[in-house]
Amino acid sequence: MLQINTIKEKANEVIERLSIKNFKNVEQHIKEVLDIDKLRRETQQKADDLLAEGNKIAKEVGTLMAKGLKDEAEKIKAKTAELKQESKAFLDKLVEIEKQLEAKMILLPNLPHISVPKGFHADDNEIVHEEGEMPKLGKDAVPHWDLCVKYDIVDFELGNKITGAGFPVYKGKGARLQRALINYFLEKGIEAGYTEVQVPLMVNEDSGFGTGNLPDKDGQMYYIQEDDLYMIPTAEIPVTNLYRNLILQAKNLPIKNVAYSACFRREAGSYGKDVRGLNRLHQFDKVEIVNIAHPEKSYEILEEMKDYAASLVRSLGLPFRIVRLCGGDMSFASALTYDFEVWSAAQERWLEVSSVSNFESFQSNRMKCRFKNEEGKTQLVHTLNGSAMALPRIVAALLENNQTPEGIVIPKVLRKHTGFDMI
RNA sequence: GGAAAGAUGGGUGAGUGGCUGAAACCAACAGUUUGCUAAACUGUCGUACGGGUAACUGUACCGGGGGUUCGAAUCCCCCUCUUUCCGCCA
Repeated sequence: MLQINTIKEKANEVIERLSIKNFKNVEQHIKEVLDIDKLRRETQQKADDLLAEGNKIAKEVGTLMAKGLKDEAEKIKAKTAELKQESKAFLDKLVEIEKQLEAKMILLPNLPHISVPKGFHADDNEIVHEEGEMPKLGKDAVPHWDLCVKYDIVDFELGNKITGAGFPVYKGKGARLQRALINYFLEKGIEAGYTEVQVPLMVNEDSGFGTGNLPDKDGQMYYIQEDDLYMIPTAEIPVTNLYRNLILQAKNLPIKNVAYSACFRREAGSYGKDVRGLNRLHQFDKVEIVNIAHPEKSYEILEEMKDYAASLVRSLGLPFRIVRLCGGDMSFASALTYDFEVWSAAQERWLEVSSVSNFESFQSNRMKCRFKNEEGKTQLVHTLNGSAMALPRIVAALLENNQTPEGIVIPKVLRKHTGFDMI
């Protein structure tokens, strides 16, 4: 959520930035926000004044009673009834106004960073880096879903039987490859200074709200009605919310966490080649990195995270590119997002395997995650996170790119984790 | 699932109707002193939203919501959570 003071102080800049995200009727929306806020302040002032008077009288009554002047006390008591009614009216109005303001504020997405390009679709994203050689596959090369069947490592049919489409069963070397990747990514994260955490796979509504997934992405998360819990679509939610409602010390920043988790996504509305094989699943594994950062350091840290993610893909020998998302392709909460895409040689397409974002104070404002700055003032932290990495598409690309007539070659760095070098 | 007890500031914990936004201690921060460190001493030390250039000041907040009262951390009602015991169980 944006801060009302930002809007108040820099309305024009806010309008300009929001239009990069293609937010509709920006000017009207901001004007309404400012109007409601003005009304809010006036109403609070009136309510406070009335309450102050009431408090004063209550004190006087107390003093008179203590002195035994009961009649005097009764006399001024009478005055309070009216006061009470009046202040109650303003208080009710204030609650109503605050609700209105909140409702308006919640609709505003985060302001995109100055470097975010205009645009509407993935085509408008800016390629900032491209690296690695695209492998030339032989004539017999096939997409990963065929390889999964050929080597019996991922069984989509079986998952279908047990649960449904999008819930594959990994078998034998397929299962071991998954576990190897998770271990590899976690270990790399720890080497890079991240502290590993294991977090719940279900979260409550407050957590979903804190990171901006609710109410924006309601309907994309699996929801357990009986207990009012959501299955996490990413470890970002539980990990970031670890720091909800906290005032941290500047010297403890940045806080760096890495977490492995299964992720659950309903993916309502997806179809076609996008969902074939491992391309898009309802349940998948991911290692996530989260940074809680000093506002002045957050963009420096974003670059570090980007470089770190790049080092992971590079170490696996996958050709990849990094794109800076355009305004229209960015998430609601993000200020700047880099997507990582690996080249899937048999499908001949780029697959998104990681997304690294700076949310600035958008999430921390919702979560009320603050820190004491150098002047001793409380200030919102910046939050960042990134996948490092999401497994299925990495697996898809590895299988496709590394296929040979003799089998699928496991990247060197993974071999000590898999215990085999060939599928 | 059944029963009981509880929820107070960063922590421990006092507070059962006005003198309490909240004792005390610990932690933290600033300073004084002392070769350094430590110790001792002094001071500061919750959050949010208003008003004010500022000093300062108003209001609200003692798990959440509602109520009683001139006045609520304190009394009443509802909810949530925690702990302990019993039951069940990886």
